[in-house]
Amino acid sequence: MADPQDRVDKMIHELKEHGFRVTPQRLAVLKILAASHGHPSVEMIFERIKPDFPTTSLATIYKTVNLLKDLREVVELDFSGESNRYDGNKPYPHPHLNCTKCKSIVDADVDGLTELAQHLAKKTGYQILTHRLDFFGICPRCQETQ
Amino acid sequence: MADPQDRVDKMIHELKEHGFRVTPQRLAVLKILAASHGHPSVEMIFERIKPDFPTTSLATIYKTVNLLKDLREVVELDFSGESNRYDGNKPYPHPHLNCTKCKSIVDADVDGLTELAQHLAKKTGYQILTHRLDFFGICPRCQETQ
DNA sequence: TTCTCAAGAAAGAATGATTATCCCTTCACT
DNA sequence: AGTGAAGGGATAATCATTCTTTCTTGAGAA
Repeated sequence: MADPQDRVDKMIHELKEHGFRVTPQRLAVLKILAASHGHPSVEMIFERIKPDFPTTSLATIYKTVNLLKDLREVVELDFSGESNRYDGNKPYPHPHLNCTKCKSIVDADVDGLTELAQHLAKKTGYQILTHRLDFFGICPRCQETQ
Repeated sequence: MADPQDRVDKMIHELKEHGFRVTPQRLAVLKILAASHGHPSVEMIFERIKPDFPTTSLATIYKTVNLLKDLREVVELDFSGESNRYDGNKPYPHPHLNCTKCKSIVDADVDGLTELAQHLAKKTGYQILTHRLDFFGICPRCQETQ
């Protein structure tokens, strides 16, 4: 896990670099994303911001998250039928373990993916820009509690 | 690529096995899924069925596809923001190459994924049920035509 | 310090894929 | 032929996300 403070600083830098303001709402959002406890959804970020900024609207969170995604400071994990989840701590593709019961998402430790992508690119002629590897199952905690 | 006719037969068998009827509409849908040219979306299946069954509704396609998914005869590739895509030819998890321009999806040739999943399961305590590996980029054809 | 204006935020409407509901039709079995 | 459950058609409902409009704010100019 990268140091959340470093990530916050990097994100602030990128925003300023591209002429975007660092508003209190944005700062609150990117702090949560930089720590990325459990890969939050927009809704989760919204809930955690409410106490500090009760007037912030969901649309603002969406816009901020998408802005950071465009700046490549946040990775989006999209799931149709459920809310998308976001990772601002490791803003590059990496594998995840998804619990289908409690909906938790944790990083999985697998390497060689980048090399594999390069190999595939060479073999198929595709210009590969990103990838995604997800495992779905039941986490140990959910197995205990049935 | 599995023989489409074999897949059709298998799907018909599974439907009957579980007490579901094989209606003309269902047969039309599963024939398309068994061949799975380009991993069609529900909308694409709908368009291809229209000429033969002009009165079929989208809802029927959705219901049939989900029924086959529940029977594990079809794999769903879901994309938030876009339509889900389906593969009834290889109804087990396998990697895909996705072109972000023309939205085509082709099978990628990568193996060792199942073993990797088993290894991860042992290491993390997760009960891994399925997985998904996608590469996103530009296909050779789209690179040519800019 | 005030003024000005573009960027940002808030609120709610709009979008679009998917699912649910309702009702009619069809088929398997008497 | 009669009956009851499963399937199909049409449309409404849902829900995450995006768009639109209007209001607010803040940085730099005067």
